[in-house]
Amino acid sequence: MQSKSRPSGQKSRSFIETARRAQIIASAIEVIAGHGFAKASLARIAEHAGISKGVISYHFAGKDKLMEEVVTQVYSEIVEAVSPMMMAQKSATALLRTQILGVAQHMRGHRTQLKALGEIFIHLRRPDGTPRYGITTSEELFQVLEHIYRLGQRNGEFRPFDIRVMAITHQAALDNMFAYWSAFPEHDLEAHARELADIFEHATRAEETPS
Amino acid sequence: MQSKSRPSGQKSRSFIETARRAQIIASAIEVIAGHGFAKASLARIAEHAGISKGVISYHFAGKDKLMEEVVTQVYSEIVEAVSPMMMAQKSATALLRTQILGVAQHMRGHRTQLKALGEIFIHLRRPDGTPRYGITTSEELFQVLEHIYRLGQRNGEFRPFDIRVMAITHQAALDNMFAYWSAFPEHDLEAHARELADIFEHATRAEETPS
DNA sequence: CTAAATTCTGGCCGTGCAGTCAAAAAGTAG
DNA sequence: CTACTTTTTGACTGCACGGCCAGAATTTAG
Repeated sequence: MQSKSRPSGQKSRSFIETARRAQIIASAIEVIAGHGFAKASLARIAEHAGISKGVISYHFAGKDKLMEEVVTQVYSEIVEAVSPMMMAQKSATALLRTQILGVAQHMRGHRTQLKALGEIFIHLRRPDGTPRYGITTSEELFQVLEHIYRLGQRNGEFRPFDIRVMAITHQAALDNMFAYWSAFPEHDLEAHARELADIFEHATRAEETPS
Repeated sequence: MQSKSRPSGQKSRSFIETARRAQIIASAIEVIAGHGFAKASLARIAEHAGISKGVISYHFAGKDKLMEEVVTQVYSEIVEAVSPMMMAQKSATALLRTQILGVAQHMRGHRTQLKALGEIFIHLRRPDGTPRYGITTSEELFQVLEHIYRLGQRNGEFRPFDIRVMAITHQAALDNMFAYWSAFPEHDLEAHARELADIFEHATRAEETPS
């Protein structure tokens, strides 16, 4: 026999439930972005949404599940935005630049979401202490980067280097852009992204073959 | 009238107090590295040190002060270890490589300290939510990197690029090495560092001037 | 030795947290 | 209106935390 509360995970959701869930996720994003992950308690999120705390428990199995859905939503928005731009590129060099600039461009219109994403990336851990949602463990993004670098080396566009270290470094640079760009209030995100694209272009490109 | 407990900050410290403080700092490092920053409560640190919780309050003005001293100690150990190697270098290119390899070499013998440092860097915030000890406010290390890059550009060894973005990226790569290299057990730290040095050498070096 | 200063103990307090629940309210259908 | 389901409320539980402190233990000074 099922517990009375909490709609099951599989059944189709009523309109009102879908709306509530979206509202709660939106509030979570705003609270995390505004007050930091540590201060984003269920009570605060509920207050920001103008509902009582129990409602969150009613609609989400727990705080972790809520955060998971926040990440999933924001992350899929990024992929959705950047993937089409990348499809159009032919060379690995262009792919590399498009990936970095695409992420930055999407961020520009979604500061709040991405601030929250960075907060969650940095703070949420598994019980064993390893990062839970950080991109270093997100195979999806890692595979995209590996693909770019592998392609570049196959084409001879890129010099030989350790693909894993390069991809990790690339991810770290993006993470850093996520996590800390708001700490430089005078800093221009797109300029940062362009510089980053330059840095990785220089870091990867094949040596000049003299004649 | 002074509070009865807590030796003042300025007086010279007795042997026993110095020893206790060192013991507490060491325990804090081990607990943070082992369980993560979030789980490093005063109670856990005290238990690990085999003393009662009150002792920590007696010797340190508060948890933040304790963390501050942990950071100061570990950080100064790194600088102490790497600075002499850097002194011996003449070119910016050599400085760059020495900085990365020196940090990695020091890390090799101080895994616990550096895991703890990374944890604190990532998690400790000011009340307003901005990072407290991260690279964005740690001017010391940032200035070292800025110095290297500025020197390289002045010498014409390095191409023109945004020094701040390059330094941030450099720092992110090091942070990443701090934070995650243990997640790849098969991975050789020194090989990672050599690759990293290569990456930044390629990223920074001046374009070939064809005679 | 005694007296005073230093150091330590262990329990207590208030706070904030995630999650629970009985009951109230709102919505829906006949 | 009535009977039923879905949704919401807000008080409550139990827990972990940082900080506090009266008094005990220990060390030092005279």
